[in-house]
Amino acid sequence: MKDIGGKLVGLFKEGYCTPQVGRIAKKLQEPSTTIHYNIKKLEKEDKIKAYKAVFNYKNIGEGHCAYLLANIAKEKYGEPEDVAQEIAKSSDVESVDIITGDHELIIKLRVEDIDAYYAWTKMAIKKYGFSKIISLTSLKQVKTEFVTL
Amino acid sequence: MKDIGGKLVGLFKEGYCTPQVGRIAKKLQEPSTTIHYNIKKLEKEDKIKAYKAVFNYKNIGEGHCAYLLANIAKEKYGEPEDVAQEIAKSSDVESVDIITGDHELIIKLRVEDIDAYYAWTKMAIKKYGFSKIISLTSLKQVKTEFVTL
DNA sequence: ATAGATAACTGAATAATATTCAATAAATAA
DNA sequence: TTATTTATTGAATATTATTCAGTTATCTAT
Repeated sequence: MKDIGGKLVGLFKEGYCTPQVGRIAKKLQEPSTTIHYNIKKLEKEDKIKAYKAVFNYKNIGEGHCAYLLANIAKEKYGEPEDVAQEIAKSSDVESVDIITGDHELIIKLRVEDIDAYYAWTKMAIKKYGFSKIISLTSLKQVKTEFVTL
Repeated sequence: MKDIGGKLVGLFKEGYCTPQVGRIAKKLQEPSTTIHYNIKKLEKEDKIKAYKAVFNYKNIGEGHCAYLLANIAKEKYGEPEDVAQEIAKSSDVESVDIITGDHELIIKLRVEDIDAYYAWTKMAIKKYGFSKIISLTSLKQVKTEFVTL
């Protein structure tokens, strides 16, 4: 048993995909060389960051999704931006933003279940000094990463 | 002038990409036929929804990102789920979730600037009957769609 | 308005890559 | 154990992306 599927999920979260030049050419009714040229241009202009997969998160065992609004105890744990960078490293974290309003950070989290979620927040409070946490648990994900589920 | 770039952005938001079997095979040190088999398996099991691009949103003219917490006047506009489906159709909307807490919906929005953002919310209030809106504007996007920016 | 320069487009040839197939091995069920 | 399904793999094939060179269009400065 090699668990190649699991490894693939990890790789596909951030990349390891590539555009389908031919299919796009057909769709847009343009020569594939023209499409190719324009894709390379987008990449050169730094408009495209990565090509990746979007998952049916329930089916890969990451069915529990929640948004977390939090503040950080600066004195102890450093600037929000640095903490955000640290949080971003976790593969359970889909997104991290520094925001306006009562809270400093909004984190979108994907974990297996509510237990894993509780464990994550407990860890985060300890590790990053979160306070004033508000949890918005997703009851239904209608659209994600521009893909309608 | 054909604006192929713009069309590509539209297509890449939701798909028109494909896995790089060979590169993955090299990375995981497995035969590319084995990788191919396992990818097809993930697709058959409905674990993968799409292959798509992630953008440097500033560089494609969608630099303004915000999270919107909102409620809907049910009597007039129908159930949250139906409204959410409707909202999801907009290409400015990265995600829509029905959530727990004081608000029914959280919407992640990507538009050009604060003016476009204002226009969107104004439209949404009118069209969907939003109330109790809270706007969380992203000051810095550290990670998006599992990709660190 | 026009010449010169740069950027965008394209077809034909080539290179790279994915996919199929058939055979084997491993895991699971009876 | 034995039968059955699932997973792995190499060799052959099919598909697809990429390069290149020529053309056309767009932009810039006079």
